[in-house]
Amino acid sequence: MPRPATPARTPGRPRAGVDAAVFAATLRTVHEVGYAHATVDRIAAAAGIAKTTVYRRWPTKGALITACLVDAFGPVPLDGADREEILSAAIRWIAAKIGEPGIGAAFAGVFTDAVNDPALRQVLSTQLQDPYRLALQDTLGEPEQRVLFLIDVVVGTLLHRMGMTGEPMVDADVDALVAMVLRH
Amino acid sequence: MPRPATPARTPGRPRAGVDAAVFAATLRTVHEVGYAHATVDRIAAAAGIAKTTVYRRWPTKGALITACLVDAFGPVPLDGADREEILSAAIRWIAAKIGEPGIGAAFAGVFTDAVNDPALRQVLSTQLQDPYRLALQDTLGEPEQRVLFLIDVVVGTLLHRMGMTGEPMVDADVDALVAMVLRH
DNA sequence: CGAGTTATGCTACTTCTAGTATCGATACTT
DNA sequence: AAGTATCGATACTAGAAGTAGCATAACTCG
Repeated sequence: MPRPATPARTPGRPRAGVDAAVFAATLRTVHEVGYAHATVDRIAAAAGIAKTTVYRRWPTKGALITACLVDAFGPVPLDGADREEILSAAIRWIAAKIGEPGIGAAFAGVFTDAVNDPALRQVLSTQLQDPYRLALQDTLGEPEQRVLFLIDVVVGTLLHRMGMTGEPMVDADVDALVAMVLRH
Repeated sequence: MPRPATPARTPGRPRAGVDAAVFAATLRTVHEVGYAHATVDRIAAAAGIAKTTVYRRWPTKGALITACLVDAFGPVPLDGADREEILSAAIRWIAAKIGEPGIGAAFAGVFTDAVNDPALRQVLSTQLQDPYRLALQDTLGEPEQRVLFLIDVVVGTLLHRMGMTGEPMVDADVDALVAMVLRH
């Protein structure tokens, strides 16, 4: 007799399925009060759970934000006939994502936190950047160093605009960014 | 009888000339312990003055860091025969500055703080970015929007590299950045 | 149904940091 | 000598990250 698809549950109270609710609450809170005031207390309250429950799942605030971003971004679409189409679509995709409410601010915030926190930097690099880097290396057939440079240019530019103006980059400038990167 | 070159001093104890010492202590502290642990207490101690004296001169930590960066960067060199030479020199100059000990980390740190602090964002934009933007507009004869885009690309890329790796961008990649921007 | 196990909510706590308040001492001008 | 503005030092408030402890809820297994 075949075992059921779901493996035998371990004993004890099961985890509440609140990850999605916490991620949504995180982005909503960051969008409403800004990264600096989006405290774990506030995020937990917005998600309707206790702060301690948040810390039982994510060890630090930075890890929570990173996980939220990984969830929010999802896989990069790598469609297109040639390098131009693929890169153009990928750049417009990340620009649109960073423009979504809360995402850009959360990204910039956790990025800033990471600058002086090697542990968080590693989390961010491993969990958020590496999957996209590897997918791009595979699809474009280009070496790691070159892909890392591309990511620096695209993401750095978009985040700098968010940081200096508080607003996502307008379409016309995203077009210019695409053109600049493609002609490289 | 002509008045002396120095205008009549106001009564009261004159301010101690410690700005330079505070700036040096700021960069040194950020370099040694990182932006996150470079507290105002620590910076003041490193400069040999009281924390309260720091707050009498700069209203917030962000303002202190910004003033320190303005002092550290100084005016952008805009030498060169044509647009290529001017831009190339300017990009290499800012890349070298961001690579100096403490400067890149301080820049990234205050930049990150600014993302969700509109007041600091204004200070950063007005005191740090605008002088360079205006000088570039004058020298290059290009509109504000285009120069802002250039700054986003160059500074954003350099800071993203600092933030993700903790290290300044290597020369080979700075060369690639110059080439990419110039061909635009 | 009862025992064992694990997750949750809640409250309280520690630690750290930005920024403020106060006050006596100091350095200058008139 | 009187007046004024700054400095150093101490103490303080407020806010946020992260932790500890405990009662309670939800589930599995016998």
